[in-house]
Amino acid sequence: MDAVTISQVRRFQRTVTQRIGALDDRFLATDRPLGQARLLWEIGADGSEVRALRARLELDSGYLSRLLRSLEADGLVVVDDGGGSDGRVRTARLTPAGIAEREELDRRSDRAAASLLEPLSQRQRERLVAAMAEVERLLLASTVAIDVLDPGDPSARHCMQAYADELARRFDGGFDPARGISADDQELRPPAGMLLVATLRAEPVGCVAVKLHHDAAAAHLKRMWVDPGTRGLGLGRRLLAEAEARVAASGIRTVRLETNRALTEAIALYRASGYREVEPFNDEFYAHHWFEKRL
Amino acid sequence: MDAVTISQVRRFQRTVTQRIGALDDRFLATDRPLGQARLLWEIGADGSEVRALRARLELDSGYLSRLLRSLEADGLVVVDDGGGSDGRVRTARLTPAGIAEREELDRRSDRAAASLLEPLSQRQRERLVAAMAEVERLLLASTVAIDVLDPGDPSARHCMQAYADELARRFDGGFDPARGISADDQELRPPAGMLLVATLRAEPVGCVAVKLHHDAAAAHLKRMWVDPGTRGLGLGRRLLAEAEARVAASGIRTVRLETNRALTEAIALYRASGYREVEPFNDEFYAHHWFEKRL
DNA sequence: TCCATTCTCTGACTTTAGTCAGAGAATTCG
DNA sequence: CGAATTCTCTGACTAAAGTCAGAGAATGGA
Repeated sequence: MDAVTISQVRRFQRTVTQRIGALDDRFLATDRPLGQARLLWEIGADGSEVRALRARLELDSGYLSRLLRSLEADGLVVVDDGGGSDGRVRTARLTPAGIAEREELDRRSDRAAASLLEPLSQRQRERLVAAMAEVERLLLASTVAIDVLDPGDPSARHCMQAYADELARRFDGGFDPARGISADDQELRPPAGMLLVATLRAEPVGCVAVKLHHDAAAAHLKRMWVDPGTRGLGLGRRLLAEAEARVAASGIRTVRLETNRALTEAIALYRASGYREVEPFNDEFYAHHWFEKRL
Repeated sequence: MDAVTISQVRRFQRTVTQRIGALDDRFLATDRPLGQARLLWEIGADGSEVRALRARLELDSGYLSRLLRSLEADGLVVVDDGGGSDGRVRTARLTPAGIAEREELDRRSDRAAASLLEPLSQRQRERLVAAMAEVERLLLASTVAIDVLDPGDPSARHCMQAYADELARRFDGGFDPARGISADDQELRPPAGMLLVATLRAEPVGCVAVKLHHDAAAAHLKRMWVDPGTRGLGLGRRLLAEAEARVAASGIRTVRLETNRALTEAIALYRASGYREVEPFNDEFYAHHWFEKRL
C-alpha cells in the first residue's frame, strides 16, 4: 500500500491518541480507576446483563466479577438475576449513587470535548466535526468483517430473518419466501454454495448468498441484505465484490441475480458494479429485473 | 456549546480509541511491555537526552530511569553522558539490536495502519486519509495555547528572533530592527503593553506584541509572526483576536498596525479580520500599509 | 565561594490490570 | 434422562505502571 497514505494514518494515530487520550486522563480521572469508570459507564442507566458487559468490554470473567464487586462495595451498583428466564445470567444495575457518578463522568466527558473545540473558530469547529464524522464512518466501515458462515449460525439466521422482514415491508403485497426460488440451508453450504455474512462488532449487519451450480455456467446471488443502520458504508459493494471473488475462485465466470423493482438502491448498486440487465433467465415470482455480470 | 457537536466529538473519541487502540494491542504487542516499546520508539535512531525523554513522555524520573535500566539489560540501549557540556544530563542511544527492534516496531505499525485501510475501496481510502489529515490539522490547531509571556522568556526571544529573521529574508534590502519603530522589552511588559505567544507542545510557534499607549486613543500591534510550519491552522487569526480582546479589556477601542507590502498573507489577514486601510499614522521605515480597526 | 537548583538514579512501596484454574448452579442438547 | 455447556464467582497468582523520598554529582546565580 502507498507509503504516504500509511504514514498519514500513523501520524493521525499519534496526534489523536495524544490529544484525545490526554482528555481522558485529565477529565475522566476521578479517584476511580479507569477500568471501574468504563464499567460504570457501560452498565448504563438501564442496567446490563453481566454477560453482555463481558462481551462488550472484552474482559475476563473473573476480572469483570471483581470489578463489579468493587463497584458494589462502593454502593454504586447492585447485581441480581434481573428477573430474566435464564437463572445463570445476572444483571448489573446502577444505584442512585451510581447514576449520579455516571452523570458526573458524563459531564466531564462533555467538558473535555468542549475544551477541544473551545480554541477553534466557529468555522474550524464545523470543519472538525464534519471531518470527525467522516473518519468515524469510514473507520466503522473498515471494522466490518465479511466471513463465510454456516446458514444455521445464529448470525446467519438473523440476517435471513431481517432480509425477509424487510422484503415483507417493502414489497407490494408482502413477501412469502416459499413463493420465491429456494435458497435453503443445503444449497448455501459448500460445495453447493455459501453464505457471506458481514459483522460489525459481533453484530450481523449484512449478507449475500451464493449458489454455485457447478454444473451450470453461472453462479447465482440471492438474499442480498444490508442493515438499514449501516447503509452508506459501502457494505453492499463489499459484499458483492467478495461474493464475486469467491465465485471467480471456484472457476465460474458469470454471476447472475434477479431483484424486485422496490429495491431501488440495490438496483443502483448492481448497475454501478458492472451488472447489465438481461432477459429473464428464471421465473422468480418476486423479480422484475434480471442482471448478469461477466467476471 | 452545541450539544450535537459535543456528542459527535465524543462518538468520534469512542470509535477512534476503540479502533486505533485495538491495533496497538494486536500489532505492537511484542513480548515487550508497552511502556518500554514507547520509550524505545521515542529514543529514536539518533538518541535522546534523558531529560528530553522525560518531558516528551511525561514520566516520573524514577520510573523512566528504571525503564532505561531494563532496556539496557536487554542490550537495546546504552546511556552515557552524550559528550554534552552539562555533566548532569545523560543521553540514551540505541544499540544495533535496539535499532533493529525499533524497526520491527515500525514495520508492525505500518502493517497496523495498512490493515485499517485494507477492507476499504480505493475511493474510501482516499476519503479516509483526507478526513484524517483534516482532523489532525484541526486538533493540532486546538492544541495551540496563547499566553502572555515576559519578553525576556526564552520562548519570547525565539519568536522575536524568528520574526526578525523572516523579515530579513523577505524584505527587499533586508531588515534592521534598529531602523523600525521600537518595541523593546520595557514597552511589552504590563501595563505598558504585552507580548502574546502561541505555543504548540511547548514549542513557540507565533506571537504578537501589543503596545497599549494608555494616554493615546489607540493600541498598536507589532511583531506579528506565525511559524511557517504551522501556517494554515488559523493561528494568525487567533493571535489577532486574542490581542484585540486584551486591548478591549483595557478599555481602548481602536487598534492600529502597519505592515510591509512583502507580507501579503498578513495583509490579507488584516483585511479579512475587519481592518480598514488608513492614511499613514506614523513614519515606520519599513511600512507600506497602515490599518485600523474599531473594536 | 557557597547555596539553591537540576538531573539522574536507587530503594521501597502501592495500585491497577489482567490471567488461570476450578467450583457450583442453571441450562441445553442429543 | 444424562452429559456437555454456559454463566458467574472466588482464590491465587503475576506483570506492568506508577509514586514518593531521598541521595549524590554537576551546575548556575548571587
